[in-house]
Parts: sequence; C-alpha cells; structure tokens
Amino acid sequence: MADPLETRDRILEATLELISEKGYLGATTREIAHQAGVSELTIFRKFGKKERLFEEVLKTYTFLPRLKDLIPAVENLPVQEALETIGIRFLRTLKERKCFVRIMLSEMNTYPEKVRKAYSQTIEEMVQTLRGYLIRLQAAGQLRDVPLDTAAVFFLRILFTTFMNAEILNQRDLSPAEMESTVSQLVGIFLHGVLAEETAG
Amino acid sequence: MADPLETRDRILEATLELISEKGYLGATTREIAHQAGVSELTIFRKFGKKERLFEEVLKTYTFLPRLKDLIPAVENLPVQEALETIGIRFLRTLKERKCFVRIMLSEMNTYPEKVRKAYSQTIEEMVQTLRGYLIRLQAAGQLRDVPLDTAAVFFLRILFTTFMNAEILNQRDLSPAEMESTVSQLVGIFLHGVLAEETAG
DNA sequence: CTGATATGTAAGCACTTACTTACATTAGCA
DNA sequence: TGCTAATGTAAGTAAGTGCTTACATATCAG
Repeated sequence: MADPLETRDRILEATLELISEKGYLGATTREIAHQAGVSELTIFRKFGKKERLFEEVLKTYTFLPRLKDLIPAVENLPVQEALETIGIRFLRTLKERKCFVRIMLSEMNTYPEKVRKAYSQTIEEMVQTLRGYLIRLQAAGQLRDVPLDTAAVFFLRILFTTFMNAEILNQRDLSPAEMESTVSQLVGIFLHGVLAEETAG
Repeated sequence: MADPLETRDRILEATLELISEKGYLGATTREIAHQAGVSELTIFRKFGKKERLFEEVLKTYTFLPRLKDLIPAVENLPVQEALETIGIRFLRTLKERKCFVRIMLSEMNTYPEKVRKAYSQTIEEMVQTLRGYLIRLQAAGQLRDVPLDTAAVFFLRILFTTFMNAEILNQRDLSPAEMESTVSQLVGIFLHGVLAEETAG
C-alpha cells in the first residue's frame, strides 16, 4: 500500500504523543495503532515488540541542540542580550519538544538508562554550548572567577524548571511574554553575580 | 490479629516504595500486598480501590516544610550563611523524601491534579518561606531591588534540579560534600546578584 | 464463652495486554 | 501478467490486572 517510511513515521509520532500523555505502560499498542491509522499488526511487524517502539521514539525525537548554531550570531552582542537570546531559544526548544520532555520526566524513574542516553544528547550538550560561550567571556575578562560549569548548569536548570512547572505540572501555556520576562529577570540576577566589574570583594 | 493502624501504615509504605519504583500502573496490588506482608484482600478492605491507595499515599507523605521552623534560627546569621543553611536543609529534605519526589515527577503528567495538590503543600510553601526571609532582608536594605518571588523560586529550583539530576536521573548518591559545594556556589552566584552594595548600575 | 473485629486462604471473574497465526488484499515492478 | 512487498482483517493465546466472593482463623473485650 503506502510508503513504508511514512507508515513508520506515523507510528512513531502516535507513540510519542500517547506515551507522553499516558506513560509507557498506559499507552497501549492498540491505541497507538488506531491513532496512527494503522493495523496493530503493522506495529509488531515493523518494531517486533513494544519496548523497541519506545527506544525508537527516544532515538528519533532526541532534539539536536540548535543552541550551537545560535552562538556565532550572538557572540557579538552585549552579554545581557546574548544570554537573553540563548535563554529564549532554550525555552522555545523545550516547548517544541514538550512531548519528548514529558516522556523523559515520566520514565526517568522506570527506565533511567534509556532516558539518560537521550538526556545527555540534548540538555547536557546545551550546557556545554553555553559553558563554551561563558568561558570565552571569562577569557575576555568580562566575568569574574566563578566555576562556569556550575554557572551554565544553573542558568539552564532554572529555565528547565520554569518550563516544567508551567507547561507540565500546571498544564498552562508559557506565553512569549512570560518567557521574556522570566528570562530577563534570570539574566539580571545571573549576570550581576557573574560580571567581573562588580566583584570588588 | 495485629494493630490495624500498623497494618495500614505498612501498606502505605509499601505502596510509596513500589509506585516510586515502577509508577502507578507498574505497581500491582498483588506486589504491594506481598511487600507489606499482607493479604491482597486486606488492601481492598482498607482502601476500596487502588486509586484510593494512591491518593492516600500522596496525602500521607506530603512533607510539611520544616523550612519554616528553620528561619528564626537563621535570621541572625550573615546572609550567606543563612542561605547556605536553608539550601542544605532543602536538599536534605528532598533526599529524605526521595520516593515521594519520584512519584510526583513520574505521575505529574498522568495525574496532574492529584500531584499538584501535593506539590503546593510542599515545595510551594518552601518558596513562600524563603521569599518571606528575603523580603525582610530587602526591607533592611541588604538587597537591591529585584523581584523576590522570582529570586526565591530560582534559588530553590536550582537545588531541586540538582537533586533530580543526581539522585533520580543518574541514580547517584548526592553526598553531603557535594551538597555543600553546590549550595555554596549557588549562594555565591545568587547573592552577588542580589546584594545592594554591588548594584551600582 | 461469646461475639465482634481484623486478617488470612483460595478460587475466580471479567477484562485487558502484548503478541501471534492464518489468510486476504492491494500496489508497484518485471 | 505474475511476483513481491506492504498492509489489512480476524481470531486467538497466555499472562496478567483490579477486584470479588465464600469461608476460615485468630485475637481480644465483655
């Protein structure tokens, strides 16, 4: 009948959505098949077993950190603007990949190895990107002597939890306006603890 | 036979542990009964249905924020020490209630209303406590003009994610030494963005 | 001892789940 | 046209799942 690749994609997308809504155990193969507009048997012919489906979803929807591409465009901006741009982009990426993030949070307990792999390919790489940027700032004398791994991690973690709290726990849309105000407040607090000129003690 | 209250407690504790390990759907009433050293029937006699068990666990293990009791003892310390004490206490509380936190994270998607209730009785109240302390500092002229809701939220969220990342995602023990160094780094970055004397621009 | 209360054992019910088998259909390619 | 690959329908299996029923036992207060 149809294009086998297209069929496969529809199955994976249905799986992503349903697992993110109901968890791995709560998402049944019957319902996935129905939502994908496909026979349940097709799923088993293509993926063998349900667990494989799950792994394939994690592989497929691991979002490559587009933060890296952003850095060059930002490198010439004033620090505050640069960090705000990075922060907004990070929040937007999380929003776009909401289903994926939900799965990571839900299944982190029950399938830590599988989730950890997906995690290190996404958020951890974003941390490294931000850290690289901060290191260059520090080398240029713009930052005082703080541990930059920690600083980068703190910065992104605040945004991650902001997203998690609003969109997942409270199931409330994180509006662009709210994103901007959160990020600018964060950058404010973050920067004035990091800028060299303000150390003095 | 035994004390009915004691039996009830054993069931609730087994439920807490098993749901935190395997999720609500993954924890079967048979296994809970076995781990509690109790007949499966006893569970249904005491709680009626599985969902009720879940709700009762959330109610029972909601940890009352002992942060509040800490504030008076801390009010006379220098800000840095005070925040470090608060931070360490928060991390320790999370560690003690690890099972409960895991459940909150896992089931946040699938049972948001139930989890949200437990959440607001714990972490949100801690935020308010910390915010109260910061407001007093600000009134005393020790902090510059930053939004203190946001600041308090940021502070605790960083610690929450630190805990989550280490203990849940990486299933690694967060040692007292690591807790201390994380908290002191956090307070360093946090404070120098908040202290009035360093504003200047 | 009596009766109530808390628990246990055993069997099972109605239902769902992941997964399978057997057979039919459709589309495209040679 | 006929072959192959991708899918579908239908029926079913074995193993759970939450939850129930019927009946027995043990403890303890009166």
